[in-house]
Amino acid sequence: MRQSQLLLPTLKETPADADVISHQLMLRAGLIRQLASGLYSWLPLGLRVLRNIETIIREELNISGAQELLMPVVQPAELWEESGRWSKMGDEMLRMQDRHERDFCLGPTHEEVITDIFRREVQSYKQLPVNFYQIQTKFRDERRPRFGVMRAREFIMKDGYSFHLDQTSFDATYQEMYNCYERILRRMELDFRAVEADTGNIGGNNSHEFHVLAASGEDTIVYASDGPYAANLEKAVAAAPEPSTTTAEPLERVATPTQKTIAAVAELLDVAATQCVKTLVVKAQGDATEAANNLIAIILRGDHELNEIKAANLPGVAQPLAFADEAEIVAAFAAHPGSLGPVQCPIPMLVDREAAALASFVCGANEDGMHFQGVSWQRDCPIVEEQIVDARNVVEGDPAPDGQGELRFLRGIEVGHIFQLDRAYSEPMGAFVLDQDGRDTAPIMGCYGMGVTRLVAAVIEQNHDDRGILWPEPLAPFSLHIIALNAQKSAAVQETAEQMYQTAAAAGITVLLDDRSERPGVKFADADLIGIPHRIVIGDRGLQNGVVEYKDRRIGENEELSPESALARVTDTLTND
RNA sequence: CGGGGUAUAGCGCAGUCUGGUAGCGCGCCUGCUUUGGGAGCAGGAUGUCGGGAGUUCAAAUCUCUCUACCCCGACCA
Repeated sequence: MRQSQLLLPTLKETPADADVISHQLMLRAGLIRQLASGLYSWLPLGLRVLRNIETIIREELNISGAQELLMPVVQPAELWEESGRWSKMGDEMLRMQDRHERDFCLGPTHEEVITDIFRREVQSYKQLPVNFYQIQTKFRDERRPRFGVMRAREFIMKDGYSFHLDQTSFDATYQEMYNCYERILRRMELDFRAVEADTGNIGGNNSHEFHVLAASGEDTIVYASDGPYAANLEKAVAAAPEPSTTTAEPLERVATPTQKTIAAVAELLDVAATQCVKTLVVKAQGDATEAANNLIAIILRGDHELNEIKAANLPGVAQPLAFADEAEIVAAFAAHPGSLGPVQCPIPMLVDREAAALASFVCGANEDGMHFQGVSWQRDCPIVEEQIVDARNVVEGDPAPDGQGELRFLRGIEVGHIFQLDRAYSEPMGAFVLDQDGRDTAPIMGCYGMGVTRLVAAVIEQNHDDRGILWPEPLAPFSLHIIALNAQKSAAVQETAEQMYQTAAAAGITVLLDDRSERPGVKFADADLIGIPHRIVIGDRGLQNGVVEYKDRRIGENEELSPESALARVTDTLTND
């Protein structure tokens, strides 16, 4: 490709709208342009990267035995009503009507459609297992799109779905997909972690997320310093605490007239936050009209924070999690938030195990402006085993659940998620096959997602310097950038550049020839920005000595070589990968 | 959806408080010079000042309203 012919609008200045580095560089390097909030056009250079990623994904999935198909973006409401999700999905699903006033949506995902295909076309257990995938545009009407293509409303995703007669078969495919995802991300030269993840409201035991490590990542991932344990913060657990060995102090009622936060109370009483407990009030499942009965108190140690995913899964707690409002709290406690506690608690209580392990602690007295000190669970507010739960976010330094080291945190960009769907779609949608005994049976399903457009941003987050992008070779829009300096003034430069361009292209190297009549500085700056891994600079000065310059974008050192050996250098590097 | 912010040329911004002929830098076009890290000189083009309504002799500027976009919180690849 000749650069003079390529739509490659690079920007010298950083667009004001872009905050994260990948977004800035994607705009500046002319990869994407925004059409509206969360909607992006892919310009030629960006599309080439996208296609490279898709190719890697396809190759690895095909090796793993998955087969590609393609489903429509627009989907009929009827299918979603069968699975029950037409009403459940909420505003994230963009709905519309056709000219006959029939309801449709833009597909945010494709479980319904694939299950429909399956039930029509697969009848026998002998045809199982099967594993389908597509690479296709999804639309999710995000509350708040952000970070460029990292969280867009329209995006390209690889979504895959497998069908199995039994758990053993599912487990094998799940492991195969896990391995496949690792191969894909490794080929992209990404630094990533696979972590245990929350399964959402679908259930099932198996769920892993694949995170590309980056400071700008939206997720906190937790890993053990000396063992294999790794999980999303939503899911991460620490080892259970040892019961405290200190003895209870006498119960004491203290005035805390203005102290409403843990920090303030701890300071007043000169105790650590770890010696306090806090009481959060959430709504319980069931009838909202029974005002006195529809709340649950969750007790945490003062320095811990509630894990809302864990909390929502606690017995009796409303899903999704909802905090009680102040009026409800006052009605139940006759006290305001800031003075609540487990002693004489008027509503059912769940206690985080770290809080439950305290022998003596500070808590609100359920009376405005008053706290208790020296509280003992056993003596002052007895709880039973069933009330002790895990409801908190782990913190750095907690012991790993398997005892192998302590927990540490990293930031990650979720680029993949694999999980078990069980029979959540096959059963309600009547996707049965006949088993060995001639009976209808609903297959177990697996679901495997990978964010293709998001991967482009994730790759840039991990591969850039202050001048621009540093594409990993397998993803680079071109492998080789030939820069002809002042070619308009030198027939020798022009000829050599043209010749090397033809030779490289004939050798199967994707090559971009900067044949623009720009000044050298402009060409170098653009070249650094778009980050093509191998660069050959052809200038009159060098040619007089029979040399051109080879430069690896990452290493940055110039090497003077003959045109032939410069090309050989590139070819060698590319074929050795 | 709640909270905050922004909207002026392709991009980055000033001008708005205190109403009075719409500006700067980069980019773009022409010419000359220059040519190894985002050139210099000269000339030039480009604006419904986000939309609508209002106040006023006069509105980018004041008022009301709508819209779009961005940032911070709860969901997800």
